[in-house]
Amino acid sequence: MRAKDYNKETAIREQAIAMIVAEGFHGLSMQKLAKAAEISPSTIYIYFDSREDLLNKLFYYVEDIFNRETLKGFDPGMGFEEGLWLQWKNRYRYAREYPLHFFFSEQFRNSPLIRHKDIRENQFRSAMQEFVQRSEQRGEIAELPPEVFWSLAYGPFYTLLKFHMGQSNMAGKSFALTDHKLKHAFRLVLKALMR
Amino acid sequence: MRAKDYNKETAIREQAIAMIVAEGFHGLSMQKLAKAAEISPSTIYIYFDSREDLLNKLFYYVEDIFNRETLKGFDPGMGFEEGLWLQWKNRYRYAREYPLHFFFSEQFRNSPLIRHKDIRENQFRSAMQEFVQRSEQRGEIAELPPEVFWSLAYGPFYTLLKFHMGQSNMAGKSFALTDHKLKHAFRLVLKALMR
DNA sequence: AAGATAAACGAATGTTCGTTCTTTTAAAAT
DNA sequence: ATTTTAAAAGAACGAACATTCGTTTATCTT
Repeated sequence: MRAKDYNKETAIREQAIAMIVAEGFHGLSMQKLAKAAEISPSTIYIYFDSREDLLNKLFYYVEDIFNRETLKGFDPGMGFEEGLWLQWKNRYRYAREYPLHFFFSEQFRNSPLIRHKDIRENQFRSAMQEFVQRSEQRGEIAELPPEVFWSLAYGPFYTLLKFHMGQSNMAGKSFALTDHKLKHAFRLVLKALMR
Repeated sequence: MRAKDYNKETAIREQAIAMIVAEGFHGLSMQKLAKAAEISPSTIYIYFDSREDLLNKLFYYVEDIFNRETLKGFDPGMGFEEGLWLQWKNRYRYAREYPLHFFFSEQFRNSPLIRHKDIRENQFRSAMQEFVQRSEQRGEIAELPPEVFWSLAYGPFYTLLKFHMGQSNMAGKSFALTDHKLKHAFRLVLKALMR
């Protein structure tokens, strides 16, 4: 029998992500996707059950890479300053290594549809929670309502990152996000959070 | 001659916004919109040139209300703490008074398409810029690269707001954003920004 | 080399899309 | 009261949509 060509599956995935980033995910048409991946429309359905299945799998695929990249070198037992800075650096590196993935995720973050339901990122979430909890117990940071903590710890980071990645821009100017600026913002966040 | 029924125009607008918030803006179909507004599809084209024209006008419409609401009681000459807090309060009130508008805007903020080009919010922008500039000159806050300032001043606010509005949620729990929590976050932001 | 099997194809399905055409209707102007 | 005008309607357009069907093709097993 003829074997599956898994290069085709990745080709489909990559092209789909690129297409969604370029035209919005409403602009993902199966027929255009087939054309971009240089295959027949029906071939897509060998690898994915449906358009919806494809979208879901894209989502999980992107999320898995994000989780893996973000946890690199991370240990929930780290000191707060070191740990949070590593998170910033990891997420920054991720956004630069996988810019299409980053835009893809941002597009869905405020979108009504796709799976705002399940939380299968248990390992990831619990690592993050443990890290914060331990930092609190050590007395490095004040005990805050979790959403207040998160807004402070990552809100500025993502706002800054989105400026940089040029999805938003202020008055037409695009901003180069230097490591220096990132560190600058980080120090201010620390100033807000640390006892 | 027969007069235009401008109730119809607003009906179209309201239904369109509701539809976009509910199903994503790819889900705005002219025929479904017509059905929802209880008019004929062709009637929409009396008030709007095309689907794209409708989307653009929706965008400007929402933006105008946002600008107006956000500038209420605001004066660029205000002290930094008072002025920024007023901005937070105004934006919070806006999001609660016009939740559909808020979701609508959030949906477009990370979307590739619509008008990431023009800046017609000149009056609004310049008021904000002047406010920050004066605060710096008065020595209330450190001079920061503008995007670093903005990430700190509003990043936490919007992150918090989105938690509250339930577009995102952490581990299935939804968070009630009390005035107390808002103020709490604000104090931390101040701690980061003020000299 | 022959047969089996599933990958891959391209055409075709029925549906929905945005938009336009033609006709009817209501209200303002005479 | 009649004429005029544009609003409003609803059917109809071709194009694009997600998906499926029947056939062909490539590769593995024997």
